[in-house]
Amino acid sequence: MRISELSESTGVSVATIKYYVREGLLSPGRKLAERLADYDDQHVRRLRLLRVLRDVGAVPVGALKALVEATQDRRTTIHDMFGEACDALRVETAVPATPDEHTRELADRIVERAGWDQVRPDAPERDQLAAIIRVILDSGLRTDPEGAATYLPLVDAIAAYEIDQVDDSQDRETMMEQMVLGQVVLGEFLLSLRRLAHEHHSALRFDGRG
Amino acid sequence: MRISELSESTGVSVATIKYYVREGLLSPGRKLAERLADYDDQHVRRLRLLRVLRDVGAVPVGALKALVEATQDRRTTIHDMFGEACDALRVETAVPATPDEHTRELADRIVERAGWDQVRPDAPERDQLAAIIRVILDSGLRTDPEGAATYLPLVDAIAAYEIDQVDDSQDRETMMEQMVLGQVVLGEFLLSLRRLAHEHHSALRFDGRG
DNA sequence: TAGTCTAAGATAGTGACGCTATCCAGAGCC
DNA sequence: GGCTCTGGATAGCGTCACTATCTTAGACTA
Repeated sequence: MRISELSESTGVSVATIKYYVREGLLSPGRKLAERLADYDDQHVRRLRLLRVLRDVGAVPVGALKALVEATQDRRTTIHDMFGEACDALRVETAVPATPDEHTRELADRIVERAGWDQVRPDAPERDQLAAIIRVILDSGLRTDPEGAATYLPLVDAIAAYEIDQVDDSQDRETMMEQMVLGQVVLGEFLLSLRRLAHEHHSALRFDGRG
Repeated sequence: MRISELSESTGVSVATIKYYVREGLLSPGRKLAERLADYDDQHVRRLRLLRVLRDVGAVPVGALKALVEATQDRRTTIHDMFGEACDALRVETAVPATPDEHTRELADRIVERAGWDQVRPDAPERDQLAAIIRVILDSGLRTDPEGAATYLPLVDAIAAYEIDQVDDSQDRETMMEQMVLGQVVLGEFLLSLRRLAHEHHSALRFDGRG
């Protein structure tokens, strides 16, 4: 398949495909001649995945690159690959990257209470959680992070369901794809449902009372 | 309070404050003289809120403006204000804004099944949900949107808890602030917890099995 | 009261990001 | 033989969220 066909069958412009190749998001086509290369179904598939992640999840190109690199490491387990993928997808918030002792301790306590004993002690996500807790404490929200125990079984059930959806009869690449898509697309799905639920509960509580 | 003091007590640069005033995110100070204005605690508070929304939620400046405008409309109920706020905060995904009949129907069915009968029939979030369902169907995820009934009670519980946290003994502005912060900051909190839970469940299922 | 400082307001510039457009030289097709 | 298309390189563009500079009037300081 030539680059123009790849472009047509994915809806991504030739210029953008070249850009993605340059950035290492997509491997160059198999070289047939000095000025001719061949692209295959893997390229179509990868390109479709990249577009979904960008269009739905607004994943930055740099994170996509890290994701691709994580996928290509054939030595690691699926779990380690997924761990790297999650690190890549973790949104960088502009809050202090090194949280204070107290909030970090709160974060660790939450993880412990949830029973997530498989989470690495040095997982960057723990600091991320601590940073968010810091903001919750500072910002006049009444929500008590410790009291957020309410969330834990619910979130646990959601995540367990999502991991359960992955089809382990497939190859590594497909499984990674499913996990990453799950992380991003189902994350948006979840947030969308939550906004709808907010509207419903907000109406029940506040409608007509000013 | 002068602009330099406002800057110091919020950590936002004078140039940025001026920019926010220009963009209508922040009201100009009370004019004392041709070249002198006075800023008060409301400005400090507003500015802190804006920074949290941007730093944690990456809310675009345009959305912040819509949010401010929603807050300032004194005629509407809290619920209507919140509805406008949610519309402003809804992330624009680059997926077809006008989904096909089928996915829209799926979306409506989900809302109905969840029992969210207070959601306006013309809520833009319904189309947003439909667009995400379209992507799920197209992208090789095994998750069946209809089968996502699993999610509904969980999401409902989360949203109900969050709306319940709002302190209705406060004034309109404070309540709006709590709802918007809840939407954004607790949304990040939720996603962070979910990522941790993913790591845990991914380890249980895949660790050591390649 | 002279001199310095700071304010508000206007306008222009910056840097990151994600493309997009142009150019080039060679190969393929008709 | 002329047109199209290719991969590769490089430069440009549009948006976003600031940031910096300039001007001038008023405020404070000695």
